[in-house]
Amino acid sequence: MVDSRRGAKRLSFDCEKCRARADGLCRDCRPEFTRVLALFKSGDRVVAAGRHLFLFGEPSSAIYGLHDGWVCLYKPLLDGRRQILHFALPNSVLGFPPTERGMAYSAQALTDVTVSVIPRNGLSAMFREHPEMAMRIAALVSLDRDLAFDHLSNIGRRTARQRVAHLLLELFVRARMRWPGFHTEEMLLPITQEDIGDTMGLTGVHVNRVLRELRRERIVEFHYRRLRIIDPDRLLDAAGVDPRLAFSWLSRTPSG
Amino acid sequence: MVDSRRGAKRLSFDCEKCRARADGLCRDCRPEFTRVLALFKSGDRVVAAGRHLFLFGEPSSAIYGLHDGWVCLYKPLLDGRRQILHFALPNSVLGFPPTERGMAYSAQALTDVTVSVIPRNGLSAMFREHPEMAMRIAALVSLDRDLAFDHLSNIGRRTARQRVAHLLLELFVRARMRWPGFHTEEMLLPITQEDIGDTMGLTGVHVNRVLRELRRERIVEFHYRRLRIIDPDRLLDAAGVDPRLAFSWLSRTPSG
DNA sequence: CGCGAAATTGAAGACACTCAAAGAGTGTGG
DNA sequence: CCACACTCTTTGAGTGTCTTCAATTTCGCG
Repeated sequence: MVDSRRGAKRLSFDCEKCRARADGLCRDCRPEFTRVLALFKSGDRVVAAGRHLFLFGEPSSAIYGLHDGWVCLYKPLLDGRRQILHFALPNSVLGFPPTERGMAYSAQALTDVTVSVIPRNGLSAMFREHPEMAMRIAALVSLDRDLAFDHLSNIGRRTARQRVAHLLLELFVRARMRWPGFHTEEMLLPITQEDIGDTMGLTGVHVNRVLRELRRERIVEFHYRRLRIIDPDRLLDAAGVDPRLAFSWLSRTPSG
Repeated sequence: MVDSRRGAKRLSFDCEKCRARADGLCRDCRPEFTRVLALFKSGDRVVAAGRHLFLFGEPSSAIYGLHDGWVCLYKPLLDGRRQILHFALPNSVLGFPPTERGMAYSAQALTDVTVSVIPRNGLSAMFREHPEMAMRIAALVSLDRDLAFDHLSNIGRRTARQRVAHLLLELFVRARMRWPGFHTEEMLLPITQEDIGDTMGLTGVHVNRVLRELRRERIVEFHYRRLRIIDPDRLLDAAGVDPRLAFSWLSRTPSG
């Protein structure tokens, strides 16, 4: 929870240059959504890796459109530990709804990050002039909820091995689907093994032991933020993915 | 997961007669929201305790406005176990968004239940004619997400004792806040000890042992669906509630 | 009153945690 | 450019919480 994550600073994303956006493959990069959001923003903000967008318990009067970089949401506990709730990737909306009464979680930049800030009055103006934006946001929030539901069943009902495998798979798939052109089985994740533990309800030490096994079995490697998928099929197997409905949180049907 | 929950059938809620609604204390009972929802429903449906509103993996083409009764959302696992994701109380919206690709969870009635069914086309008509409804639904979904976040940090980072205490507290508070007139410390919850385990990532056996301790310490009792809060202060303590922001999922600020 | 579901208890074992120390890798400052 | 400082990772030993398995009792409902 220290505000210094130097090892991750280099990781960066540029949605404007995103190939997927150019050829319309990336369904997240909705030109109109981004465009309308831009109409009502008060400005952009650059947040350095390790710094916070907003803090647990503090009132918030704006939402943030994440353009570039990774952000993690977490709840701090009284004893100093924390529970990571969500890893946010570019083109997501953070901090909805804003609340005077104090946010229920913190948002920390994992890499250098750029966000559009849409203050509360901008938000109500946007909903008034572009009612369809509310449904878009409802769909986005709903995806976050589905992902949280997925994490719930992982943490609640799976072994450490399955949890770790599942998280690596999730982050790999979510990050990769934004650049459909790239098909490397290796990538950088701006998180530590401790972070994996904080996400999956494990200690960093035990995450390390699990990773040692997965590496020994030549399934997947995660070492100093470098993720390498060696055997995708067996990783799916190790993750205990339900074939009936794998990665349901991927679907992007705005519904209605 | 058996479709027979006879012990719970008697539990019933009638929002129309709800005192809180009458004097405006219950912020959930929004007359206009309910009224507009009714305009676009295809009809009402009564679901017996134990039956399902919709099933994991099956496509869904409607959302449900829960008027009366308790519903639980859960993910079934491959080995037959399950993870309960959410307990829905009257005046919540279930099944948003509907999806062709198969729902990511099941919805089972814990008591006899009445719902309004709003089919997909009714939903789009509603959003077109009443744009503010999208924001309402966004706010509702957002509350569900916050509650899921709360459960995540409970399951991930707390002891069995804290989890059980926290869940009993949550259900007590959520159910009670709908009838502000009643102040009994005793109530019926339409769930079993096994269900508590399925919610908090524990076995029913261990939930029972934890409840034995809490009963011995005269903090709280839960026996055959009867919940009795003996010592609220020490229950808060046992739950390890963060005084900085207890029950953040209670807030009903629609934002925007 | 009897059947089935839910709750209760015991004993044994497994998985993940704690504590502690050493090693590896990265970025910074000299 | 190199060495230092710090974070992150790795490993071991011992412990404890929670699970598994199985049997028994209590309770609700017909």
